[in-house]
Amino acid sequence: MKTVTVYDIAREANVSVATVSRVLNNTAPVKKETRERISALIEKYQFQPNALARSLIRKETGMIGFILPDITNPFFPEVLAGFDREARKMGYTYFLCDTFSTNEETLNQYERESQYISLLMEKQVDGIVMLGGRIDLSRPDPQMIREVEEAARRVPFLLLNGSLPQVGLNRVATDQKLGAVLATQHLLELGHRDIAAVGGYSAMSNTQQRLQGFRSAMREHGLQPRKEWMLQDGFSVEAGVEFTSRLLAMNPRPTAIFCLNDLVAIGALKAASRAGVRVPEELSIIGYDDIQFAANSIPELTTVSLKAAEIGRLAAETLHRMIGKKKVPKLLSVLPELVVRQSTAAVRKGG
Amino acid sequence: MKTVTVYDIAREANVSVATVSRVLNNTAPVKKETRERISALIEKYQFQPNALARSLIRKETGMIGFILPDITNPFFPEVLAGFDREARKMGYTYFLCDTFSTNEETLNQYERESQYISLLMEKQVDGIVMLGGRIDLSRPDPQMIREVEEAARRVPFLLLNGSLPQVGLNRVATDQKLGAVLATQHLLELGHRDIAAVGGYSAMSNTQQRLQGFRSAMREHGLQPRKEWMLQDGFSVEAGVEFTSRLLAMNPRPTAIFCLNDLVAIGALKAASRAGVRVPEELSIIGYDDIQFAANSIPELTTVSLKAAEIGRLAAETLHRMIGKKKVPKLLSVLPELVVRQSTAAVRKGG
DNA sequence: TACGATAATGCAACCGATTTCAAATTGGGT
DNA sequence: ACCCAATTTGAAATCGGTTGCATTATCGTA
Repeated sequence: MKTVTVYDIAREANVSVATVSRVLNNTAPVKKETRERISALIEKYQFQPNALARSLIRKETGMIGFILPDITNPFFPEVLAGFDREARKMGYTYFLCDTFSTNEETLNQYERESQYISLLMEKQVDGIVMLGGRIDLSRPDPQMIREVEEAARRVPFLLLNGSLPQVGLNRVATDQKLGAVLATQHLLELGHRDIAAVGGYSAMSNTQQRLQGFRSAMREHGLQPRKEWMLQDGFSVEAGVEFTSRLLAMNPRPTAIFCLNDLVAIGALKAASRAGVRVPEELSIIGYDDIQFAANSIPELTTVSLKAAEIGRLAAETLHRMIGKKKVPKLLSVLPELVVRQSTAAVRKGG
Repeated sequence: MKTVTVYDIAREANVSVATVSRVLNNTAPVKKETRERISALIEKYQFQPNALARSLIRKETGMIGFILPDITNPFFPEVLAGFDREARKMGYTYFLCDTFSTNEETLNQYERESQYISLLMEKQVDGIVMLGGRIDLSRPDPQMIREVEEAARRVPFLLLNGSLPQVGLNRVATDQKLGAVLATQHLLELGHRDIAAVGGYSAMSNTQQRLQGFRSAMREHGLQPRKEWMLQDGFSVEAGVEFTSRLLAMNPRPTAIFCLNDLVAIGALKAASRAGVRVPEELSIIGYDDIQFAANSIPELTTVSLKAAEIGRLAAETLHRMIGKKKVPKLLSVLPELVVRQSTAAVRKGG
């Protein structure tokens, strides 16, 4: 079960390995007769050139590293899928690097990021894309910063939906603020004035931007957000349940809730259902992200699409250009989109 | 910006590359003083050995190929996460190969599988794991079969939750029939007699096994499933809506529905909600798979957990053993588990 | 028939590591 | 001071391809 090499093919075809290589890559003319003889042998032995050897001398591997925080978070597979379709089309293969870390583990997420970046460099990837959105990307680990800097100096490095001001990285990101503006305006146009904003982590840049958008849209309508209706630090379904329960127990209570992501919105739906509050009749709920499930909740969730797949697609396209040493803008902005479904409705007059 | 190699280190340390390699891999004793001199240089230049060159001669890459049908299907990321945690622990990196294919594309899923397998072999992966569960894995493409056979001959190849009787592959799979028995028994114990079974694709082996489990559990209770309540060929939310709407329009209608996967069950929830039928008071609904969202639907979905993460974990562990040429059982069975939540309840007497 | 141009091919270096085998160094014991 | 064994080290082959340069074969034309 010896693996066959170019030498084996060359010997049996009575040519030099150089010629075999030429028909393999179509890199120089080869006499028709010779070419056919070699092709036949390649077919006969199902010969496949060893990508390691090839990459070693070519100094390009066609491999990319894709780093993300947690594949079971439903938003990320959408981005990944968009990336996958495009990257595949361009002939890249990618390593998936999930940096998810439980408390029991030795390494935290930053250390794992550093470790993966280092590993990817060793593997000689042609480029790296890192998907942000973790809790405290805003005050990251210095060791990780150094690793990113070093990597970015050596290979194309692209940051998705995150920011790392310490390093001048190329980025692709949705306009978070605009998304929040869209969501808030939708609620305002439905006549809501008493709007809560829940979810997110105050330390996260995306949360800050979304909140900024919320405030700015409110202000444009001459409204001042109420402090007690701004409940932060939580991005999970459970957090959504908790925040919303608290909100519903208040007096006065909001007529609409802007949830900073869909998971929180789903929690809100749940809490409303438990409290016997009908959505959207008595309470409008809007999410953010447009994860797949938003279309399947009951009622179906009105939300803001971050265009996850588009981010991924654009990432692949951009990284490819960077690898090809073409010029790309430092920041590519993707426009979010309002998706109106069933969980929002006009405010009841005299509620 | 020249990349530094063992030669550079060797020259500056006044030793041969052999010695550098020795301290790199700790593969032979090196005099303390020399070792320190070399280590210092490695540190100074942030030297990282080129994995391509190393793998080329070692004939092992630490790379694995992971093939799956569609990363946006919520079941798969769970499996992948389980695999990831374990594989990472053992020092493997993996290529993610998503074979999802739209009708507009040139290649169908089989062709893409073949293509990926071939690519992975070229990249010299140490092993391949393929996650089944596609529509017609039961009557696959001959070209794909050949490719799998060829690959399995050359590297460890593991099939997850699928079957390919044509090739004698090692497999890890949940006991699908048992899961269906568990679900059906749960319904029976709640007093239900009029049970429908909807969803799945008749041509898929997992559907056949689940249906088999359903029938067998019914028979054990002396019950005969009704043909008109067995609605197949659909695994999506939409299909679930459709099937359930039809069911609810029938007379008599079932008091409980066994959905062959969670997406269909969510569709069922939706249809019931639309029809004004309360779940679980008037209708019990049980799903299958236990995707993450099952815990977040309203009402929360009772379902059967396939132990997705466990399958993944076991896959990594098993593949590792295969790579190490250790003996592993041809089939590793994972036991499913009933997860009782809110969408099922005792049948109403005199309904 | 001879010549220069062009098409085909081969030789050998190279990519960046690991590893075998032999040589050089070191050290202990007498 | 000398010898043998144990410890360190280096030279060179190797993994499996690609590619620049030189050489040979082929062909149209003068």
